[in-house]
Parts: sequence; C-alpha cells; structure tokens
Amino acid sequence: MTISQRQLEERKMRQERIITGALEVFKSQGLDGATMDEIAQKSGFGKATLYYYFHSKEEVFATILEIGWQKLWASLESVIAGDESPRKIFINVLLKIAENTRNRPGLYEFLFNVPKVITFEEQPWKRYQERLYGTIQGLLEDGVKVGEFPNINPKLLFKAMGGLFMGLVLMGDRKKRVSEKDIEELLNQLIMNPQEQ
Amino acid sequence: MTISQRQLEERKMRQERIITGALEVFKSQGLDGATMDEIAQKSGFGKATLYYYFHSKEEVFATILEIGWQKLWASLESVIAGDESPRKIFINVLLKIAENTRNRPGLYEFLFNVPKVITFEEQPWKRYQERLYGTIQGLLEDGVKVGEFPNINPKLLFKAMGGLFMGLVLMGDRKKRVSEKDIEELLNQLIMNPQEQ
DNA sequence: TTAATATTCGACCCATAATTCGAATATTAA
DNA sequence: TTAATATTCGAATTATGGGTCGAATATTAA
Repeated sequence: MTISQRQLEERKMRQERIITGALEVFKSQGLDGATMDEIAQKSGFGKATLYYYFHSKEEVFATILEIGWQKLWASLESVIAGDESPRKIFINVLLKIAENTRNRPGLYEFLFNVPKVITFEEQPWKRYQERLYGTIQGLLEDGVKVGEFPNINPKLLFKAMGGLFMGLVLMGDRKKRVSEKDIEELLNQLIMNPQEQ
Repeated sequence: MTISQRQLEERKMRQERIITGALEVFKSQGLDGATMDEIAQKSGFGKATLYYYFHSKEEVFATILEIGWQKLWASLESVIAGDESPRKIFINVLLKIAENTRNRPGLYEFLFNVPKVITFEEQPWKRYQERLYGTIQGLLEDGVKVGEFPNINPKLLFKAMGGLFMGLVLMGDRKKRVSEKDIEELLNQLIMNPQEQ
C-alpha cells in the first residue's frame, strides 16, 4: 500500500495548479494582500485542501520563488559553463533570461520584483538569486578585465544593466522576442565596446 | 481660548516624532508589516495617541511620502527653473537629490522604493513623483535633441541613469558627498559626451 | 482657583483572514 | 467487497492588528 508513481505525479500536478492560481493572486494583491480564500477560489480547490498540500501561505509563496529560480538557474547553467568570452556569455545569459520570461509570462516579473522586506528564516530561492547576480557580476568584472567592457565599476554597470534589461525584457513588446542583436545594440549604444571607440 | 502658536508648533513636533518612528518601522517591515503598536513603541507614544494625530496608519504612511516629496521638489525648483543647458541642469538635479539624501538619511531610499502595489485613491505625493520623473525625462529628451547626450531612447537612458544614480547615491559611501565631478564622470564613462567621441 | 479644552493611553472591540477540525467522499490494495 | 488510506472541504477556531472608548491627567485662559 505504498504511494504509486502516478499518485505522486498527480499530487505534484495539484500543487502546481495551486501555485499557478496563487501566482496570479500574489501578482495582483501582493504577499499580504493575497488571501487563501482567493487562492483557493482561483486554483479550484477548497481552502482546507490548500493546507493539505502546503503548510502555510508563506510556504506557497516560497515555493513559487523556489521553483522559478531553480528552473531559471537550471536553464542558465550550460550557458554559463561554456568557454566563450565574458561578453558573449553575458549576452547569452540575458538572452536566456529573456527566453524564460517569454515562456512563463508573469513569473519572472514577479521573481525579479519580490519586495526586499520579506524575511522568513531560510529562503532557499535566495541562494539562486545570489548565485545568478554573483555570476553576472563576475562576468562583468572579467569582461572589464579583458577589455571587453569599458573600465567602469562593475557594480554600477550591473545596476545600469539591470534597469535596462528590465525595461527591455519586462516592459517592452511582449510579443516580439528579444534578439541577440537587440542586446548587442543595447550594449553598443549605451556602453560602447572599447574596441570600437 | 484659541490654540496658541506654540501649541501648534508642539503639535507639529509630535507629529514629526511619530513620523520619524514610523519611517523606521515602515522601512524594516514594509507598509503591511508595520503595526501601529510598533510605531507607537518606537515613537514613544501610546497607540491611541497616534490616532489623536493621524486618522489611520495609511495617513501616517502617506504623510511621510507627502512631506518627503514636497521638500525634495521644493529644493529642486530653482535648479530646474534655471536657464542652463539640459545636461547641466540634469547634473544639478542629481546633485541636489544627492544633497537631500545626505541630509535626511533613510528617507529617500524609502521614497524611491515605495512598492508599486499601494493604491489608495488620492496620492498627493504621486504628483510630485510624476512631476520629477517627467522633468528628468524631459531634460534627457532635450539633451538628446541638442546633442548633449547620445541618441539613445530617453526612456532607456532614464532607466539606466536611475539604476546608476541609486547605486551612486544610495549605496555608495554615505559619508563622502557626491560631487559634480562624480556625476560628470559617471556620465562620461557610461554615456559618452557626443562632442568627445 | 477653576472650568474648559487639550493630550494621553490602556483596555477593549471587531473585522479579517490564517489555520484547524471533523466529517464526508474517493481510491486503492487485497 | 471492504478495510485502509488518500483527498476534499465547509464550518469552526484563533490570532492578528487596526481602530475606538472612556477615563485620567495636563494645560490654558479667565
């Protein structure tokens, strides 16, 4: 009388269904504004059932972030592991993020905009976030070192790129996919390639 | 038996005391996370007394923003009204903001990072915010037009500058004041002056 | 000094929403 | 078929925290 594979899968599917509904609610109401009643409503379960699958509202929230960051990171690993130049990798990372964003509309706007005030104890998803930001930071530093980026404080560069990227990916025309050309252009226009100066 | 001038002033001082305590709490807990009990605690009044000076928690919150933006805008008006070139005005605006930030540590990090989800009806402070952002946007557009900035989409430029400025002012060395040279450097490094190309 | 007014605040009220209960109902393995 | 287990959910419980009350205490003007 153990739990069958199918049962496990169905359970996971129900969890995903809940999470999908919850994401909608969190996006429109924020963490505090969202109620379990509304999440139940949106996901098509009774409220008590949510507690069969999750311990608390915060766990639902944390799970959304966890899964999102986990998948994002997984999709980036091969790109980052490659042996291309920092600038190339940097561009590919941005492209990959853009691609992810396109495939799961709504999720990444959410991931990238989680209010900073949330402070449960552990936050596994934070590890991913830090890892990603650290990696990008590193790419910029390396790029500056080998002369692929102008000699700017990489922290500032990171901030600027962050703002730009958000604008380009999250606020631009959602239909049109971001191309390598777009990102190269963005880099070239704003932060000139030193070779071209 | 009217209310004396001194009484009015004392009342205002108490309001300010409350607001100062509240700012601390809001910063660490966010709008929803902050409780009136904690604000009372921090500001040294009983909770009921807060309601003698403010109608609601949201009013306390809104007052913080209102006062902050109002003062910031007031300090910027003369700078903006000047007849210097867009680029010069732009730099002076940033300098002025930096100066304000130095004088009221904590307040502007808060002003510039208010979550977007807040939606009371009226938000007088929003007017100031929109006015400021609109002005800066306009400066960038004019600057591009007269060739003082490279020909980049001003919206992107704005975003990038926003990120950079936050980095420079809000996260840099708080002790050291931001100089005109810093900002010119920032502009020159990141966004080359077209004349110099 | 004193009546009127201003200020303060602890204790309460109460609406909301998270969480739990307990009783169904479904599924499964034998 | 049936006992065990899994799933579901409406109703009840509780915790939280914004907001109010009414009784002090202070201050003021006369």
